[in-house]
Amino acid sequence: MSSSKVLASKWAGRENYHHGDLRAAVTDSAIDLVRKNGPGHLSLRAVALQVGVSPSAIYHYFPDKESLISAVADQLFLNLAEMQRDALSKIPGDSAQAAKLRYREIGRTYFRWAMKEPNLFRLMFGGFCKVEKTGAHVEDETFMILSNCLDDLLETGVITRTMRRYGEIISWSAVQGASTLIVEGLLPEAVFEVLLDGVELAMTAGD
Amino acid sequence: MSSSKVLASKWAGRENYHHGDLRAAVTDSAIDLVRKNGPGHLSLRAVALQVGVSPSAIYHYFPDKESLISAVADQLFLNLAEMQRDALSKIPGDSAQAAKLRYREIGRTYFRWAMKEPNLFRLMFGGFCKVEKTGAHVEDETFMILSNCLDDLLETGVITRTMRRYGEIISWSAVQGASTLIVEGLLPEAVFEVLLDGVELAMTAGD
DNA sequence: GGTGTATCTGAATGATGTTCAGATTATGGC
DNA sequence: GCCATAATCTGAACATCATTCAGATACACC
Repeated sequence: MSSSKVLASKWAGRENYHHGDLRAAVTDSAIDLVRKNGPGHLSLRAVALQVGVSPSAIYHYFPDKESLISAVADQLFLNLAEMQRDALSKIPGDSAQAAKLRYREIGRTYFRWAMKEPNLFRLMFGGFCKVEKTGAHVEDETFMILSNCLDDLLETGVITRTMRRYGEIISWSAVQGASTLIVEGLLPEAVFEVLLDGVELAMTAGD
Repeated sequence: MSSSKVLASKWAGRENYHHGDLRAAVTDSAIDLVRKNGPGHLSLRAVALQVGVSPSAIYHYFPDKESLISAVADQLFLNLAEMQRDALSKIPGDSAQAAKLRYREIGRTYFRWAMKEPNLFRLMFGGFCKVEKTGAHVEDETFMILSNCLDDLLETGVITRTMRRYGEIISWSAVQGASTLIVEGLLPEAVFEVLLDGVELAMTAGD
């Protein structure tokens, strides 16, 4: 009867009572809203409104807000790794020079991601979701990309075996720290390239 | 009359209508609650309850919640710098060895602060307050402590003039990044001492 | 001792996360 | 094709939150 049409008008353009892929739509909308308003101002009601669904519908896919944020964080870690893979694919070759360029580009991609989307960066590393929940360890891919690049640097003789041992820790920590400090306004943006110079110099001069 | 006594009972143990030093009491209570519940779960009502005051009283000292969080962040930066100064005062001397020990202790104090109070650490660097608001640049003291220590390392010949140029950036970034990654569970705690070894090795071997 | 001002209260508003009973639609067996 | 069952979604409700504002209270000064 006409009741279905009347109700349909309340569903914000959705014609079926069932949504189709609500889970994905919710995480996408959450990413969009966090990007705009920051992780602390994410509202389930705003997500529901943007998706065209009742707020309580979200609870069929996420037990609470924190679980949604966890799902968002997982998605973002995958996005970051994908961006790094894309950047690396443009710098092929087995030479020492290529390996060095790749090493810098990994850090730069990380930093550019943080600068372009500060609120998403904050969500990933601001303690908004417990890492324990994620059994998949979706952040390991970023670590592996770095690891492989460091192997290349060792094989091409750019770094020593001794320095290789500290490679992931120094590189990830330095890039993560500089990104945070710059994004939060405690260091100027130009500092990042200086950091890359310094880390490369320090790593290659190592013992 | 008795009305004052009746009302006094609502003031949670406070005998005067005026509080005395409400501003400080509010920031102290806020620090306590953030430490327990995280920066995202700070509630002005809980602060007011703990201080024994009406929620709206807080607005006489802070225009909104974010301003209170800014004041808390300032306080925490001062605390951190004080802790670093205390730690350094226990390692006097002009020798290269003493300077190296001081350098490591600055990083360790930073890291220990983060590990002991993860929620306060998150508040300081999680983008909960705009740095612009703080004209005083209260985080500069931490920077200066590091700077002075690096000067000592240069004067005692532990690092070269070239490496000195990257000192603050590499050190602060690496320690900040490692602290974040470890606090958020992305790297194991034992990694931090390895980082210190690596950074010292890289910096001292530099060119 | 009375006046003015700084400080604080109490009530109200609108938005929030979360729960739950029930309405609606899809699915699978006959 | 039809019915039962499960999956999905709604609507209303509750407690809590930040924030505002008119008014009550206490202090300081004259």
